[in-house]
Amino acid sequence: MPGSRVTIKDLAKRMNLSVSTISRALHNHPSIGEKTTRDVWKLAEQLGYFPNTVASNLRRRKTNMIGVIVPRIDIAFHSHVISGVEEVAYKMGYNVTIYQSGDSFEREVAITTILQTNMVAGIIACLALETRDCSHFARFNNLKVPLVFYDRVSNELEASKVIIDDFDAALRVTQHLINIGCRRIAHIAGCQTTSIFADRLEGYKAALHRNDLNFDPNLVCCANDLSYEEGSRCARKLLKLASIPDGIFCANDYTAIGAIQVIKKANLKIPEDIAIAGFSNYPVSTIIEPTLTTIDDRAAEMGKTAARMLIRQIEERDVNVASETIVLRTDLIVRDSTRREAIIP
Amino acid sequence: MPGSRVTIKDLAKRMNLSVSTISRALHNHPSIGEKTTRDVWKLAEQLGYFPNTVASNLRRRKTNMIGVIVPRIDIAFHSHVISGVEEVAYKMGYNVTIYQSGDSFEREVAITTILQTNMVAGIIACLALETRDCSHFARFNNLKVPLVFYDRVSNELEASKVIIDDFDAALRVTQHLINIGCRRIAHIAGCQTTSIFADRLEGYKAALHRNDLNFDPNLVCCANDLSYEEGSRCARKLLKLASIPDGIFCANDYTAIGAIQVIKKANLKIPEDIAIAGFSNYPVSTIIEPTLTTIDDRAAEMGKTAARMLIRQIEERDVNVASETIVLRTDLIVRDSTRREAIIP
DNA sequence: ATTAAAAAAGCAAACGTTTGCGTAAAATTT
DNA sequence: AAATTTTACGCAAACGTTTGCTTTTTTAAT
Repeated sequence: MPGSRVTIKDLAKRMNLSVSTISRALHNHPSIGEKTTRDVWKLAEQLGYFPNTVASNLRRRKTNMIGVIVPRIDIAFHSHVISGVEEVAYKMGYNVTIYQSGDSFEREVAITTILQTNMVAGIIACLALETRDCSHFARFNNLKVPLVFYDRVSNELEASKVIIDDFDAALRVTQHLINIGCRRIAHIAGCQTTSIFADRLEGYKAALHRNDLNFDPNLVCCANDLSYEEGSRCARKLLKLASIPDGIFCANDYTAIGAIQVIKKANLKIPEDIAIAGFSNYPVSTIIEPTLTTIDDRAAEMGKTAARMLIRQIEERDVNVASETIVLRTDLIVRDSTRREAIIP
Repeated sequence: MPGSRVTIKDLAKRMNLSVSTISRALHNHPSIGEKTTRDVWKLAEQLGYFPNTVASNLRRRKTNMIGVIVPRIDIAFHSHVISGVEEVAYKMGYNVTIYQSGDSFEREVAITTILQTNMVAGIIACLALETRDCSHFARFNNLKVPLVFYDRVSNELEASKVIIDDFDAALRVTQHLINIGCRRIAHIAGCQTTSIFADRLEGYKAALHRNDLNFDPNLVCCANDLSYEEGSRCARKLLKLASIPDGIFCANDYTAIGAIQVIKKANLKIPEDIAIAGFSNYPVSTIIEPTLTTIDDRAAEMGKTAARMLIRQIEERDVNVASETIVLRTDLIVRDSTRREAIIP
């Protein structure tokens, strides 16, 4: 911090006042005379005084820094979450510092250490895919620094969470496929050790069951990294089945797009032969042809909610609420990839 | 910063050593005995000591914080830049704090103030679209905090920059359109008060001139916000001309995609009737049909380069170099939207 | 055995704020 | 006019490190 040239002491000297008076004046403390306060502000302005937040943080024993841990920043979902976090943090006078775990457990642990030494006021995190054990987050419980997880959360840890109801969303999207007449519905699933993807599979199963449709394990294909390529691979596999599906629910939009491209190349019509639905409402879902039916995961909203929860906990006088879970409403967005003449509207 | 329970003082008391010895031991200072150093580390480990970075920052009068100002985080280009910045910053022991200007001048100014009070070690910024006057950045020159701009840079300010050669890239992409046989090439341009977009227009003009093609102002359409919608609007306008273009160079991929959709709806073939090229190599450019020829703007590389430059300047012993400009190589990526039987390869 | 040099550790003052407590002066009440 | 309250400000100790300088102890050289 090269800078902070003029300090509170300089102001004090110039005005023949004590540093405490200056400090209080700059905070508009009532015990300082109105005229004095005005004069202090004026001089501060003149001399180009800027408070030293670092010193203030040290003395107050708290920072205004919110630490955010994301798997990767350049994934659309996370960048939208961060954007939401930053927006409300800024308005509430907090700063945001960001770390990428790269889905590595080791790095996630290292980051928590950095956050601790940096004395962040609170933490917002999405667990790395590799993470099984969350004990490195436990320290923040003792340290009384609030923690809120989003999207990929830990169940073994007492902490606040903001998530979407993946089960319900998957159920609704599958039900939608059924409503438009699909009877052999496949699922391109995500990594099943991650709860959100397991929930999506369960929601899919529940919808089938509710409609007296068989669950056929051959129709579920696991896409490890949820990429276009994995989507294509799974689609190719599904098309090789003796009896191919007439609808596919994909665990995210990328795999859905991979599937769409394979299906189109196979000269099958979407949605007539096979209807496709994705998950997340990535920008490309409006670009792909046909445009993609999907679930809006409301990423920015998730970020805002997480930030609001966290800040409330940081500033909480009333320490009653230990943790809180918010489930965000999701929206099914119907587009051309499932727009058939509906059997049931 | 609720936390930092055990301090250096506690260690000192326990070991009957002075705090200075502890501090030095923890930094492996040579003037502390090997055994002592080992013991101090061991005890620190045992008691769960964590350094208080805030206190350290105050005393050392510098932080390890890099402030990043972006227009918006949820724009793919910027999230990739940030990702690059974070990656090298993390490796070099720096933290990254992020602010969104929302392309608002007022907010950009407010953010610079926050960065100053937070004593950041250096700043990486992409100017807000609204910004004309950069004097709010000038203070960092006096304060000796290094500043590097990326993408949208200021020419009126002595500061380091990392940019791509927009003129050259535009020239090459236009030349490519000419090479495949286009003779009436339109340009969907960005806001001309921003230098990168002005440069792209100039590059386009230069390519025409170099090939003895007329520059026709009617073939240039300005898309204010570079959105799909603006791209569509411009395309519609171009298709209403008495003699429509046979190629369009768009100032970014979004407008290109908007244009593609309008052109396809008009039952014109891409690239046969009209060839299209975009700019930035957004992920969707591989998804859209036809896949889009574009310029790879190497966003992550830009972030990494900016971070490396900044950190070098922060740690610079040799203060000779006041500012530096790095121009990144760009790549023309040819895809189906310009894949004709080439006249000139 | 004395002196010189090197090694190991301590003292105390910073860094720039914030804040509990104390006190003088001014205003108010008896 | 004395006693009391209120108002406005000062003192000084924190917050947890780092660091220039000094002091003590050990080792090496004479």
